[in-house]
Amino acid sequence: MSGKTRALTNAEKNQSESALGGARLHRALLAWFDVEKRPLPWRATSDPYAIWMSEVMSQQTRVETVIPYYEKFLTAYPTVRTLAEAPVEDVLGLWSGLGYYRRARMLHRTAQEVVARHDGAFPRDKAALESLPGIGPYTAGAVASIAFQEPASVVDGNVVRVFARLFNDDTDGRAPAGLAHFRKRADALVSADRPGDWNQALMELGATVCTPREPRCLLCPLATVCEARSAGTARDLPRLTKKAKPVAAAFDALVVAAPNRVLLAERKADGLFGGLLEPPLFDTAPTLLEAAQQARLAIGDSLGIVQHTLSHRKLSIATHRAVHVLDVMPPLPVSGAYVALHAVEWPLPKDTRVSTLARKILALALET
DNA sequence: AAAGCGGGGAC
DNA sequence: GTCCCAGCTTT
Repeated sequence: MSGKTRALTNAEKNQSESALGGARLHRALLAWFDVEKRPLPWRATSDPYAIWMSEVMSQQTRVETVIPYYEKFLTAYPTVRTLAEAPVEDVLGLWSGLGYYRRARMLHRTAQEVVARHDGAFPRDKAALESLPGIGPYTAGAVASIAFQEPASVVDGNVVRVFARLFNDDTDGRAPAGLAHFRKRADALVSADRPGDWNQALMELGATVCTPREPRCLLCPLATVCEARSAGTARDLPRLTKKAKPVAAAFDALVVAAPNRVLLAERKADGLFGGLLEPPLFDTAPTLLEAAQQARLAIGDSLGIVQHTLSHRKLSIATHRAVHVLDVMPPLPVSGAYVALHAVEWPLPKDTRVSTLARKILALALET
């Protein structure tokens, strides 16, 4: 209540200051960025395709995690055309382990659209970029500003945190309305001269100095003008509504093995782990037993429970093993979540399209 | 507005 | 264990 009133007051005050304070802010932050920026691989290119690739991979994912995937993809698919022409199965395989697999499917679709509808050249403005699959307000602003020097703003988790502290603004940074509020702040402050560097500098500051738990204010180029620092509220900002806790769910996995192969089920293209391969999961033990009986598979006791937590589910997978020649596919009745069964080489070929969860299940069943 | 959608690093 | 990360899409 009182917090909201205070936030609005700050917002109004800062808008009146921004015309005067903007230039100083830009000088201080950009000078810091010029010296302190990390040498990330996508900072050595101006290719919109490469910039876009790095931004999609970076959605909800730490920069250090992204780097090896970025290198792999640029080597395998150096141009948007090579990506567009690749089988989506291969794209999912290179993406294996990075998570949020819908991003890979949309990456592929967008590459095909850019080739088919834009003759292989990315749209140069934020609005047109935002109409492509998997490109929302953040990614469109990032590509437009970094690759095309459009004075478009970006708001990610870092920018919310930096602005919330800089302006001592306790607007909820996770609610849609709060995000819109911070986008207005970002629009008002984006640099006309160096929009791409300005956006990256805000994010770099959030990632390396203005960190969530213990901000390193002594190293901050904006400490002298930071309102949360003078108010002593930096550690309590930004205000973020709690996320729902992952819900527990249990399944039984069946690993059917031959000497050099393993049976994997292909999930339908959309939804959880869409398009990936995995040992078939059954929603209850009786379902597993009945399926095994129909396929004339003798299954042993559970080898153990694989625990795997996603953003919205806390999974417990009781893992079982059976042996079959796999020269002919056993008639295993699986759930509607699967569209096909495959006998896959074991150990798995490099870049097989499986989740980290599937790798955990296979490791328990076949490497112990 | 809320939920679905991965995995891992930092504390 | 908790938090959250260079978010987007669907309901």
